[in-house]
Amino acid sequence: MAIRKENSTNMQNEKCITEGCDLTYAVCKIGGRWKLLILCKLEEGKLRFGEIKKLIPGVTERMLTLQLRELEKDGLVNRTVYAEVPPRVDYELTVVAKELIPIWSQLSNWGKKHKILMK
Amino acid sequence: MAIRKENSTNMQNEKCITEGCDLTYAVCKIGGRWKLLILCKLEEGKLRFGEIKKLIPGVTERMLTLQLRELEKDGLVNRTVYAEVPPRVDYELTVVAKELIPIWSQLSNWGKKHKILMK
DNA sequence: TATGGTACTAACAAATTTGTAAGTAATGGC
DNA sequence: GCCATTACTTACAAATTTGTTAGTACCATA
Repeated sequence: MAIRKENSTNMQNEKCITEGCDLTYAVCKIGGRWKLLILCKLEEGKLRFGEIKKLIPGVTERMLTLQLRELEKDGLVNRTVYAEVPPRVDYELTVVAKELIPIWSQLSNWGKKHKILMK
Repeated sequence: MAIRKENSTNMQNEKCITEGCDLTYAVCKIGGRWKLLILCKLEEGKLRFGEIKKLIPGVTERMLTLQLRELEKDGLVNRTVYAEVPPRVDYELTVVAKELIPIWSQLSNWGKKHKILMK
């Protein structure tokens, strides 16, 4: 999010773990506070920045920007900028991200079940 | 991990998101740095604290303890203490955690694929 | 009596993530 | 010229997670 220190133990550990464990790697990619929420909203199709914002009560513009940037960097979201004023930008899921959908729906079911169980 | 402030915006946001989104909820449960690694090791069966430690190069005892405690609290791991000296404690996956296995194996495949794609 | 083995805990420090508040750029319409 | 609109950025602060180091308890064995 902010810049990370290349050689902190923290960073080294993360690198090392995600190199060795594809599962941890995968979860890291979707692990930001607002990321899954964003991805879910995009499941139905393209959305503009402002639309996503409205769909997710509680995100600040800063957080939304940060999370979108990471999703983009990680190839989960495509960002399209239109040369217009006022600016228009939209976001959509990439192919790889779409491959996640069936998995995340199972995970979501597991979550629902677990949530009930834990009450 | 450490105690969280009940009324920070951060905490409130997390609560609010995980209440509304089962997927985010699920990912939160397995989102600690070492959690998935631990769960994977336990896939084969019970392990003692020290065994897990040996299987995961890089974890400190503190981190291992913390993560195991959370997994226990969240009902993903069962902890058994034997009244022996020196102490003996073992950990195993709960039923709910086992239900995650097929999902995480898919997620792991996705991770592997994504990792290659991103190079 | 001293030592070793096991599974921790405590106090602290560093790194990272998240949130707050305010500002920016460009242009069409008034 | 002035304002509204949109998608951001910047500087800062707070919260949270992760890591470091040094200890603890217990008893069997040497």
